[in-house]
Amino acid sequence: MNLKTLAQELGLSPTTVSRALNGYPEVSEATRIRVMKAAEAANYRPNTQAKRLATGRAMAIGHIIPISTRHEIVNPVFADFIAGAGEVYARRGYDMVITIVPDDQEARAYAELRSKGNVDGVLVHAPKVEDHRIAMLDHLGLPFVLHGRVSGIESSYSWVDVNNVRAFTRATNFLLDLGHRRIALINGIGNMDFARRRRRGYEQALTARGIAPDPALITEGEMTEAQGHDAAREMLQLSNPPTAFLTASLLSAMGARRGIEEAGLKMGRDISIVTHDDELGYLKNGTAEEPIFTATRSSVREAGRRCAALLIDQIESGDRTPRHELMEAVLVLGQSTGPAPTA
Amino acid sequence: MNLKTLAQELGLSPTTVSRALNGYPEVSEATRIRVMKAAEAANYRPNTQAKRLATGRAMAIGHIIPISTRHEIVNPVFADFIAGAGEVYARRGYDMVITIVPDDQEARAYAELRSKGNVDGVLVHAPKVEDHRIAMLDHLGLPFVLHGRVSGIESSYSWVDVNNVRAFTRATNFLLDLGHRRIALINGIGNMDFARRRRRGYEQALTARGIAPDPALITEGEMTEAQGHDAAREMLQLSNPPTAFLTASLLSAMGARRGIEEAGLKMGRDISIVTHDDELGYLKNGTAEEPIFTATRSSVREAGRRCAALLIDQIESGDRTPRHELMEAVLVLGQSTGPAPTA
DNA sequence: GGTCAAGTCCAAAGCGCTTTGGACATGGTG
DNA sequence: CACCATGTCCAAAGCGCTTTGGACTTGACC
Repeated sequence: MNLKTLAQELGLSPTTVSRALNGYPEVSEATRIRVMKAAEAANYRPNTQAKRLATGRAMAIGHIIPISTRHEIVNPVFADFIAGAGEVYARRGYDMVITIVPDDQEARAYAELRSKGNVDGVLVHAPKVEDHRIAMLDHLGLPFVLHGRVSGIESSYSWVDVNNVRAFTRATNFLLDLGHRRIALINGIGNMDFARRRRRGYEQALTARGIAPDPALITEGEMTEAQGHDAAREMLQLSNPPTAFLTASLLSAMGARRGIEEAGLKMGRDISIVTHDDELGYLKNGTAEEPIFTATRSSVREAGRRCAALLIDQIESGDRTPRHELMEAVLVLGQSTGPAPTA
Repeated sequence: MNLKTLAQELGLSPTTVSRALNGYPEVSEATRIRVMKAAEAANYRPNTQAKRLATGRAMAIGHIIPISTRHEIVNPVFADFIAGAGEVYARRGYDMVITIVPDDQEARAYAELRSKGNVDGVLVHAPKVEDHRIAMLDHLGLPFVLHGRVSGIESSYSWVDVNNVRAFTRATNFLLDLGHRRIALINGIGNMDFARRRRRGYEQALTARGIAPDPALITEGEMTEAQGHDAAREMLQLSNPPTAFLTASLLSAMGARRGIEEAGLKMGRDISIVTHDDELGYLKNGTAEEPIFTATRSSVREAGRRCAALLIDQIESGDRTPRHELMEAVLVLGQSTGPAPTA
């Protein structure tokens, strides 16, 4: 069933039928209703490709996911972010087009998306400390929104981010207030911008209290359970071990807890943990009423929603002035923190 | 830059340029090279929408992800599966179109995808015990491949699946051989077909050794850390507790381990665990040389690759005869299993 | 030398839609 | 009554590509 035959059946021109269905005013209400009903009855839906070609709008948003050929990690946050963004796309009539690409071909993938015209804009993930993608996308003229920021360049493009500095400053201060002085940071990969910011928040809080950050208490890594475990285990063997851990993800925190318990210590009594919690669907921090870990919490799914909404707004309005959204993490109290043990 | 102007610049007709670029034989090798070079230089790439409209092929595969409005879980396996499928799509020139949809509108979403023509086929996820999607897709005439199977109807459509029955039979036999008699199953959600199959494998193995499955030792749930923990904790408090657990995912296994340790027991010595391991990128079972958990292992990413390849093969060949691929899980030995403690 | 197949190219139609630029009727206004 | 704004519809062009159905040249073959 296509527009032409539908129009024939109705004894109307394709023009009128198209206008009736798309809500243009140049058609009488009576015929509009007649057309709508016939379209419904015939289960007619305009062909996407034809519509796209005619309008010049792809009605699709791209996500490019680089896959490292070396360490094959798929970002665990990805699924939830996608789910959030996808809700918005569906509601607003956009397709979500995901491209998996070897990480050395990422730039090329953006250029192709642009020149082939399959998308109206892209959502950009996981910014690194020095991220060349911004300049590249500006150059391509492809509308985009960044999930996160790149330190140093924050005003020339649109982004949605969590206030990571503030979240980790608060978390650190919270531990300091409980009397902890040896606080360790089990961070994400060092060249990720969000990890850099969290570290900054952590160090600022320490410094403000006159405590010099100890490099022996800072590690970076892939935010897996194993990473959390190994890092905690090693640090607890130091001659001057930490009494508290700050971890970058629930998985790391779970690993750290295991390391703590292996050392014969009890989390929340002997050693405290504050973790960041992205509120992933499959990785809950206990229940809403009873969190296991004290955590800086911010929904990555909500971030996905906001990114998508922002991008579509920009595309549809044609307004290219950058917009920013800074989400604040809440600090929720769980069972993983307590006063520093008195030596 | 479009075909027309490129043709003009070359002093050729659009026909010839199109043919040259698409590898048709009706063009001399000399002009083909000339065209290729000019296209390269002009950074020309044919407009996707136009190509799609002209050829009638969407060059895209759809994935529909239903999101339950009640429990907001995003399948943790999803990201890795997508990554695998996406590799294949990219290699073969297909887009991956993902639609997030409230679960009560899933059928509608498939119908729309079909009538709007945005995809050439779909990959169907997470089959339930009685899954109406197969009949629906057959009726729609939309090519599809199912990741998993639906017990009872296995020959009328294409699927790629792990031999779950066999995997769990082997795991159970392995524990039985170690002397375990009270073996618990911490399974996935009961109406998922894969969970049903795993249970079947488990029960078959027990029965074959003359052990009647004990309903008190079987639970079903969402495969989270908390589920594993709570289930293990409860079962260990039974008057006749299990000496071994079979879990459906690494997260459940991690939770079970926590429950075991909380009970003052040691995994691998007092209580054994065998888990299924989907080899998710962000959830490793220790290292390849030293797995933590004894596990039935099967890469969901590889399953994604195979599903994608199978679907594209079917679409491009036009051959609609169903094809099946059954993947065998390997049983890897970790540190979580040992002989049953002698009472 | 005439015929025919093969090689090389092109004009034009068509994919299914949107959109421009009228055409025609109607009714209100001076 | 002439004029014009308004409402309602349509024909046709166009989006950028593919593909059908030739046209023309060349060289082999009888």
